[in-house]
Amino acid sequence: MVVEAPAECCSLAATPIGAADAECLAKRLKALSDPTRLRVLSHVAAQGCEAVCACDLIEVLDISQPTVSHHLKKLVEAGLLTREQRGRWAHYTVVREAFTELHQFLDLR
Amino acid sequence: MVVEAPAECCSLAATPIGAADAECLAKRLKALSDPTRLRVLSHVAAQGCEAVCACDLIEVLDISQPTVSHHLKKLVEAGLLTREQRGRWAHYTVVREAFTELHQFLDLR
DNA sequence: ATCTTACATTGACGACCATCGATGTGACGG
DNA sequence: CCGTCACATCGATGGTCGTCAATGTAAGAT
Repeated sequence: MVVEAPAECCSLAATPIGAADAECLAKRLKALSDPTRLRVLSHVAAQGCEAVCACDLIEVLDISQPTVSHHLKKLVEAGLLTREQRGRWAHYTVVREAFTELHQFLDLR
Repeated sequence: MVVEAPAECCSLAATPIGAADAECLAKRLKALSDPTRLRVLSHVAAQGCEAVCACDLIEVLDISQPTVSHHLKKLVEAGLLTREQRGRWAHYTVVREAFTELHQFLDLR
């Protein structure tokens, strides 16, 4: 599942958004609306340009491995993270453009 | 239900956020993660400083009145809108500070 | 006082979601 | 080839959510 960008990189303050754009933005925001996912994302983002492997997250967040895997998948599907396989490890990096779009949308004028 | 501000107005890119801040931010973002609610919010925001009454939203969005009322309540509870009663009408306005906080949080450096 | 209008609340229903244990998979080491 | 490690997937469970019809409520109009 891939989330396409809204028709125009709209702002909340501009003319009311259409149903299609709302649907697409809601998917991105839904991926952000879980506390565990925010913490996962925060750990990856705090690493800057360095990719983070999943095993680190299991230790730090103290939740089960399937749950971490589940959340990482959701974040990748929402286009907020990218996944890169290196041997047996999976490394994750933040997609900056996705946040730029959200950032613009949340900007009231 | 009121959403308190996170301990420090943190950014995703700073040091990993704690569980409490994540919980609080997730509540705000959850209120934004529904397409109907985004459209409601967008209609109010597009009105600028003018307050918007609920009856307008029912017409424009073509959803039932209880559903509009439900979403408006969620948005107020999340601190994203304020409600003001004027006679029989309820008027809603955007809380700009709430969006400023989210805006800062989504800013990667 | 009665009726209407604008909106909130309730209750119910179906859909979705976060979590975890169990299990599968593919890469690497010996 | 076999065991281990890192991770994905599956299935089940308990909880949450969006939606609407029905009903309640409070303010203004007649």
